[in-house]
Amino acid sequence: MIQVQAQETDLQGAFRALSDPSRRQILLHLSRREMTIGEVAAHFQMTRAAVKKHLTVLEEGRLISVHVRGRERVNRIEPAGLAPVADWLAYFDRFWDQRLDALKDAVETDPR
Amino acid sequence: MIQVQAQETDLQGAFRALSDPSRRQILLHLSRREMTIGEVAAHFQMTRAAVKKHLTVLEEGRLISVHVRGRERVNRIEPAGLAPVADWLAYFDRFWDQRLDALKDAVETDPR
DNA sequence: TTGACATGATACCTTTTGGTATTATAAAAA
DNA sequence: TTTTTATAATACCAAAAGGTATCATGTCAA
Repeated sequence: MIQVQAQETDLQGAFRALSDPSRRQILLHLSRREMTIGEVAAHFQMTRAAVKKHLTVLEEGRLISVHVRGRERVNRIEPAGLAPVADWLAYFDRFWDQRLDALKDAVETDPR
Repeated sequence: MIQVQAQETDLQGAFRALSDPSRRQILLHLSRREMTIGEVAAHFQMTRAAVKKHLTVLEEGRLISVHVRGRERVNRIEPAGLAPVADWLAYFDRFWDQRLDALKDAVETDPR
């Protein structure tokens, strides 16, 4: 039960983090290389403070990890954090398939 | 360019719709069978009006379609609407793999 | 040590969001 | 036709979200 709740939390945190375009953009940047807050902010027009807030949300969603290096904070993507989201989506694959199967059946048994 | 924008719109609409737990729950209900607003609302404590707002957001994200049947409105899941989200996630699969490959290499070339 | 610099922390503002309550419509049923 | 009933539409509210500005802090470098 505790695990279930933790999973739901991860799921919500991840979905929440992904719901903002700027945060998805940040993830794409970080997929190229890990970056400090300043480096990430250089790609946007908003202030460093705003970028930092987005990074916090991404960290809460476990989509990135933050590593202190001297006075810098290096942000690194954590692809594993996307797993709960991918898993949730996977549930609906069967409806995809189901619909495709129904279509296939309809074609094969078409009485024309 | 128009297509790109349309895709981005779809992506944002879908991610937006999925960011709320109630809306994800609604999708799960609708994956069992199509339902009217009232039927969906019966599964929740919030008012019909609130459920209807959620359904509107889901429709805007193209995750459901709505079909008028007399004075009822039947809500049907549209699994295809999840495709943009799945595609977006798929981009990160390579980083997943990359990291696994790096781990594999590290193990295989371990000088111990 | 001192100054520059990367970041943290707060406070504040505006817009969006998730929700309720209320009233209006339109279709189905009595 | 009258009355339910399923939904639409609107107004409203509190909280959250996304953003800025400002000031504090800790670290690097001269």
